[in-house]
Amino acid sequence: MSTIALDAFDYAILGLLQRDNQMPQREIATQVHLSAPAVQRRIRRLQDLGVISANVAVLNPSLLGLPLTVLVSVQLLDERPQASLAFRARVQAEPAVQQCYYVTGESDYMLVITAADMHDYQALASRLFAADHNIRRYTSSIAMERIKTGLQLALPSSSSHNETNTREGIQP
Amino acid sequence: MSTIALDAFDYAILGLLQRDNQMPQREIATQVHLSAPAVQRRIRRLQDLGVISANVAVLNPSLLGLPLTVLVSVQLLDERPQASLAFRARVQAEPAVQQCYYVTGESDYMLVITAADMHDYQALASRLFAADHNIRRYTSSIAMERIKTGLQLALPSSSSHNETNTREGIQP
DNA sequence: TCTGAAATTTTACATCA
DNA sequence: TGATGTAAAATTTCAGA
Repeated sequence: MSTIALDAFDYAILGLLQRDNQMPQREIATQVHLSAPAVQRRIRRLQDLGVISANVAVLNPSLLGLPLTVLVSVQLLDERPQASLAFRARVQAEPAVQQCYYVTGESDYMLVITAADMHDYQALASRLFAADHNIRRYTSSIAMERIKTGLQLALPSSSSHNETNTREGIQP
Repeated sequence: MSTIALDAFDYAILGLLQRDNQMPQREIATQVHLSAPAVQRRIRRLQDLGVISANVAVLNPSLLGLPLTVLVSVQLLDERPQASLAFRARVQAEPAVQQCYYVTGESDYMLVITAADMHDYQALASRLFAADHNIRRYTSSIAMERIKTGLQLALPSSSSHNETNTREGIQP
């Protein structure tokens, strides 16, 4: 429950790493006005704290034969958490499901799915939704354009936004 | 327009890199049964082709004081592409907007937004939506739980799924 | 594919606040 | 005590043959 204290150096480093985590520490060091070992120690700490949760290569879906992005909203019959455990497990196990949120409002789940084509998606949808007796209905929207994709977060003192923002990191 | 040909080695390498792109090439080499220089050549090629579009650190929103994820569906008045250029520009410029898709169906845009709290989100929403005269309505859903997040793609011969899938990469 | 050179990451240690 | 910077050691990446 201890509050994580991050300073401007940490935010600056995070801002660079979430754009390109292969930038040499030496270059990061010069950009944030610190020495390379200091940068190294901070990065390790941020990883240990879980602030940096992963280091990954971002792949281009179209070039990998997965040009179709589908957004699906799902409504359940029985909204009690226990009733949708099976559904969640299936979602977790299915690599085509990139993202899944449990949301308030009219629908219960929102999913982002990647597929090769409509035939592929239909097979996936029937496997994922149609077979589930606890699913009242699901609505598929085809993404005609990906205006913005990524997981980049808005950090306090990077990229000239949020100048007056002094919020603190908090507990898990 | 030339078709990109990727073989099982490429997929195996991509499968590893999209989990952890800091794994040494030497270790990748042993895992995919190739020599380290061969792995290096392939990674460079995949980057040049754009199959690997970025190498990034994934940050934990909650630990950075952004525990709120909001999914927003937006409906426009004038659906002609030209009419929403200003909206798109604002979305691109706003770091709180993580993702934005132009979709078919009832709503026109779907956004994934990260915020510190409801107050923050309301300020953002009024700046992003309320001020826009071309927006008919927007519906916000709070993500109570992030079941699955990430951009990991399902690759042909990795992680024991899609055994019978032999699709090919295609043009940009 | 293998070997050596260049670069980077990592450690050790002295210094400052 | 905790964090930083300098310098040296260990890996890793990269370019030859």
